[in-house]
Amino acid sequence: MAKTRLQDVADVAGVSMKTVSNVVRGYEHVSEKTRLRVQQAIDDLAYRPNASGRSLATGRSGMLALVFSDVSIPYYSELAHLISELASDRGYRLLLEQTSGTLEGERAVVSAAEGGLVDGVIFQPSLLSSAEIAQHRGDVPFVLLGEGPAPLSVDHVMIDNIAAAAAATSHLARLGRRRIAFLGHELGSQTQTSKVRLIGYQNGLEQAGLPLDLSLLIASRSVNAGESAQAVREALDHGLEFDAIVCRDDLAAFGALRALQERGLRVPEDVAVTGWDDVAMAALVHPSLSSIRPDTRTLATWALDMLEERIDGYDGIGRHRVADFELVLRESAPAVS
Amino acid sequence: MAKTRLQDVADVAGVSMKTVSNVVRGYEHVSEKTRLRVQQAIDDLAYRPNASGRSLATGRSGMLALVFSDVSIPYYSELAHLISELASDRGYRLLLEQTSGTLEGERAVVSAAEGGLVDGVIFQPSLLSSAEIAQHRGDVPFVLLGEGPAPLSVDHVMIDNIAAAAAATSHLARLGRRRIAFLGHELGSQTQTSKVRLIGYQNGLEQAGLPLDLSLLIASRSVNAGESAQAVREALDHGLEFDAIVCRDDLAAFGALRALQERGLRVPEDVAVTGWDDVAMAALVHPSLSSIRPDTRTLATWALDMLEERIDGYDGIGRHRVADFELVLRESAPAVS
DNA sequence: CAGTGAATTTACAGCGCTGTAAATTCTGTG
DNA sequence: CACAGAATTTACAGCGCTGTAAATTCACTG
Repeated sequence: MAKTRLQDVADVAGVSMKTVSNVVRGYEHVSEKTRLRVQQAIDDLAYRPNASGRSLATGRSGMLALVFSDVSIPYYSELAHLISELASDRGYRLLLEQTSGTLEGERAVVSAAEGGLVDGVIFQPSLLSSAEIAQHRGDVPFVLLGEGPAPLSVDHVMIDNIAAAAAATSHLARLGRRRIAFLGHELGSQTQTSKVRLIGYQNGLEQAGLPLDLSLLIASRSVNAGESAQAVREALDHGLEFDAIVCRDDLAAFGALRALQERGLRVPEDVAVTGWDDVAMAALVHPSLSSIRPDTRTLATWALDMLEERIDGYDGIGRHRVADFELVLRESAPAVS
Repeated sequence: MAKTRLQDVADVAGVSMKTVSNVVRGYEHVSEKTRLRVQQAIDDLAYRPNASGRSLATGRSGMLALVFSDVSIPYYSELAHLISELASDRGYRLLLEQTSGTLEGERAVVSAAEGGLVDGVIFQPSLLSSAEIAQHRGDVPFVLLGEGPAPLSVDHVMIDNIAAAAAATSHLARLGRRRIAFLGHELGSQTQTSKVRLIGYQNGLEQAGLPLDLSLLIASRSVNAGESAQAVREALDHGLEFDAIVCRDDLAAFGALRALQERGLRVPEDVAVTGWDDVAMAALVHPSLSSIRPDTRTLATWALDMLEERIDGYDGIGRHRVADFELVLRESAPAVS
């Protein structure tokens, strides 16, 4: 049995193809009588509209691409969950694209080999430079997420990373910590994320009147929990002394907690720790993790708003919006008593 | 500037549309000379093939849907990561669909409103019954993942949940534990997942010659870490005594670890714990979590194999394949010494 | 019941691409 | 250099749908 098409339904219902199309899409100016008859035919034939045909005719696919390095990273998976839901509310489906955090992967996305597949792209770059992103042939509506470089021509949403890192750092200072380490940036060249968070950390130290001690910057061979844990172990074994750690992200913080516990250090008594992203696990580990919570719902909503505006034809300069964050205090770096 | 189409390239290169199409798709019988000329034109015009046009003509979209309740659940996000990569290797993109773990959500997927969008579906149902899945109009190739009901007409891959739960349970028994609890199944009606794992737990007790004590079944108001932690707290506060817990999944186990630590119980000395799924965090928490590790790579590979076979026309009965699992031993329930 | 404007329905022409089968060009041979 | 057979290229139709504009029907009014 061949697939039923619009024409088949039209034949059965005794109307034109276009009328069936109108019924399917809920066009309002269809008489009740014909609507019923057509609907009957649709049900009888179990008609399912063909997505490709529709998008070819309308020029829209109803799909958005969400691009980042790796969904298995908790922050991204939680972001994907949220954006998928919000997009779904607006009638869009979500195509997932992973770049593996490689330059080639990100380039591939930006130079989008196929057109017409998605109506828009939400992209959180890890490595790509502002310049390269700007070169992006402006065919597909595009929104950037995150702290990375922000070319003028492209819409961009973020939180104030510098302020957030400073907030975490000065909170630790207010807890009386004097040797506050930073954990989890790359060993070699820094991602934009690490850069801005390090700047904020430095600002926080300044505000608290603490000196910047470069030996307190604990880099990690790669940005993940395992390597971060290893980096902390090595730092401790080399005799580095600190009483607090500002972590680049929650994964680094989980690694830090693990390493500290292995070495018999108590959190927060001996070392206080803050994370970043406030992923679900942050509240579940023991001790629970204080963390910077970006207002992801607002970020996602703005991103979708901007994308829809571009899809609807807006073609002006890039908009940049900054969402709120909050330092959520839990056991690993509690409120000042 | 209107988007460049195949015809535009053809005009510039002075060949037919079909030849351009052949070049774009790497068809082998194209002379080197024309290929070069066409490629030049493609580059000059920055031509990008239109996905909708192509899929309309070929009847294939090059996309697969991956469907489960919620990407933000670590097991699913890790699965999505893996499947996305494997699918990408085979030239497919991945469409993410979340059902929120609701019956309506799952029904919506099975009765797929739109045709032609994806070439196949990988579906991990949480609630849907075998009967309902079987009713699925067999238009789109379909593979089921997980321990759920498995209608004969549909392909299905899984691990042996009963054996795995039994393995975890008897490992705890071998550690000398005598009051082994089960944590994390639903309070009311059980999902298939909980059912089979409970059966395996029971088998494991039997093998070890331990009695089944219903009071050791610690249900959770909802299947997540927070509620699981709460359930364990309440159980402890009501004086329930146990020296080991088999958890329905890693999230429940994280909840359990948290609750036990809050109440001052040592893991594994006082209570040994096993999880299920071996998500990345299992190795990072303190103490690290022993967990059932399903061979997800094999699961995913088989699922894609079967899907591709169906896409290529196979129309026989459903195949059912069972992949391996492994009980990974870590601190929370170490190897027998 | 003709006449009017509004509501409903229709015919038609593509959207951009590829499969088919036929046309053309090329290659090597005698 | 003619010719068969292979290699390359092309014309054409149509995948399933919707936008447009025109055609038809409807509901009232006078």
